[in-house]
Amino acid sequence: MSMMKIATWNINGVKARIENLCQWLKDSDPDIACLQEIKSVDEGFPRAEIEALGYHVETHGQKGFNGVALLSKIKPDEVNRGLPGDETDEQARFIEGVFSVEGGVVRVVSLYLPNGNPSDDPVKYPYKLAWMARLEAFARDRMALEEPLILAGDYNVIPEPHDAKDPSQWVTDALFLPQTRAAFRRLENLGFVDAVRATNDETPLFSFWDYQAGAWQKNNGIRIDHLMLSPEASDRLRSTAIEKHVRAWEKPSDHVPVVGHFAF
DNA sequence: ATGCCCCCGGTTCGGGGA
Repeated sequence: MSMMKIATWNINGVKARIENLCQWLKDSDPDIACLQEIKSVDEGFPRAEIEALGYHVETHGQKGFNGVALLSKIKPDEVNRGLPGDETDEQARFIEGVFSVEGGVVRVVSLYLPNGNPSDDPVKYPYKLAWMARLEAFARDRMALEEPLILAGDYNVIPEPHDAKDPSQWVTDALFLPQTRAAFRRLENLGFVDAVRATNDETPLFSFWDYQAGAWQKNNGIRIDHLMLSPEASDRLRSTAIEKHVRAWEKPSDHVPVVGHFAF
């Protein structure tokens, strides 16, 4: 039995954030780190700096925006890029790695769920809901494997009113609309557990503070970065943490790492 | 009601995002 630390962090531009990322890898020492919004093509990803810290790097990038990555101390046996269900979807928002651990495997997904705003946009909000339906279908398929599976990422979903400083600010927002929260609950109803809420009664808890209007200074945050666990993964969960100290660093991302400790 | 602020690509601003 060994402990594994698995983290998710929306880095908001890996090239702009490489110093913060390397410092965090050294300090926090995750076994697997799921990154979102790398905003880089695969060839432009600063892999050498990260490999020098002992990490294997797998990316699924695109030009300018979106993009996800998996950094891991052990090399994955298998990597899958792109969320199934729409061959025409060009947006790089999903990468899955399969890792060998004691007694079997763990599957880890780094996902960047569409924001969906403005919520009355004829394209953006329907795309978000369609993406969530595809994620649900993927999760249902994977659930049949009865393996430890961690769906980690920036969900752009505020699950409950107590996951926002001021929920009244969010009632017409794509992150908090009833349809968005219902789609998130459908994922939970498949048997996936919100790791942070399973291990922590504290309210509110935030993982994102907007750059604008002094949101960090006012602690006007929301909790939108989640580790969703299959039953086999939640059996292994021991604790979680939100590493909010990195939000106070120079040139921060607007999100902070959310981590889980697992006994494998 | 709107913008606040940020990153990228490429160039001193527009596109895109949140």
